[in-house]
Amino acid sequence: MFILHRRPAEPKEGTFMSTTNTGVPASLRDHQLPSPIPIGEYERCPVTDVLRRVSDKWTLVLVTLLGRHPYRFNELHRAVEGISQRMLTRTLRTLESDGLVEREVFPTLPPTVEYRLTPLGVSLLEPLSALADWAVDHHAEIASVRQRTI
Amino acid sequence: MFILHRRPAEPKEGTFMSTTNTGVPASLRDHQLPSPIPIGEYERCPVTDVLRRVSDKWTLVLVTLLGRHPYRFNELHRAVEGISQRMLTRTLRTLESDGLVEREVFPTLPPTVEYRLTPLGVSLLEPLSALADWAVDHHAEIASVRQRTI
DNA sequence: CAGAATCCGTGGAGATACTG
DNA sequence: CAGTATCTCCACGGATTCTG
Repeated sequence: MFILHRRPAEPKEGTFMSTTNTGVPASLRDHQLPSPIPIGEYERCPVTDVLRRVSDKWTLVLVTLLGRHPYRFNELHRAVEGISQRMLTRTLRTLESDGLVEREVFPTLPPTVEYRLTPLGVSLLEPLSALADWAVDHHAEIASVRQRTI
Repeated sequence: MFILHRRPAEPKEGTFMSTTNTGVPASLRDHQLPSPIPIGEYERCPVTDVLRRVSDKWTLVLVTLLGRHPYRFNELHRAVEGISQRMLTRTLRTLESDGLVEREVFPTLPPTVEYRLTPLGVSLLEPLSALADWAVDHHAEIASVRQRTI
């Protein structure tokens, strides 16, 4: 349905990582090209869209923190060391306009603003965990490969 | 262990989305702040690291395509309409140096180069699918919220 | 065919100062 | 406390040209 959504077939032993390399590229032996991806469809692919939203510098840290409990603005500012006020505001506003975070203002003096995940935001924690698990499981391997190829 | 890896506790009904709002922010009622995140530790968090690698403009499209079968350079160039040669090369090189993609050169004339996922790259397809499923399931909701708040 | 090299525009992001 | 307003810098990424 969507470009990045069709789960690719599990590689069968002996075909994907072929050991019987005869010097001919696999793509020449098995020459069935998928039709080119129309640019318009790529732009509208929700997976790409969501991925790009979620993957800026601060979004995931904030979503993860807010997954623990609600935070006030300056609590987040202190918790996420290194983030600027500007980026904290911007990221929270984006999350809010995407419906992942809600913002509640309490009429106190000085003002108190609280941020929390919406149910939609909570639902995102699940797939993020899967990716987080993968990262934790494989980051050592990635690091070693990276070092070897420098 | 890592900042973005501890799966947050499942929200209990009536506590997370409290309906008995007495005008006092939840973070003032339940005031147990996690210790601030040291900047050094944040930088080294593998989850953040991996997310940032994976989330540039072309990586996911390429990983997904290569999940189907191996591709030659210009096959990818045609398949991913809109990508420049420069970015295709750069993205593939990064994927290679991270151990997610391997590059094989065949001594033909003109040269033939084939790209395929490594086992590590294949293992990434799984968690990506989870995120893709989430995106497909919720992108309409996000879009409607987004429109409402513009 | 599979790139390398170069130039260049744009937006993501930090730093700083100010305010209701 | 919770922001807004500016200025600035640089990395991302596109276009073009050239080559073994």
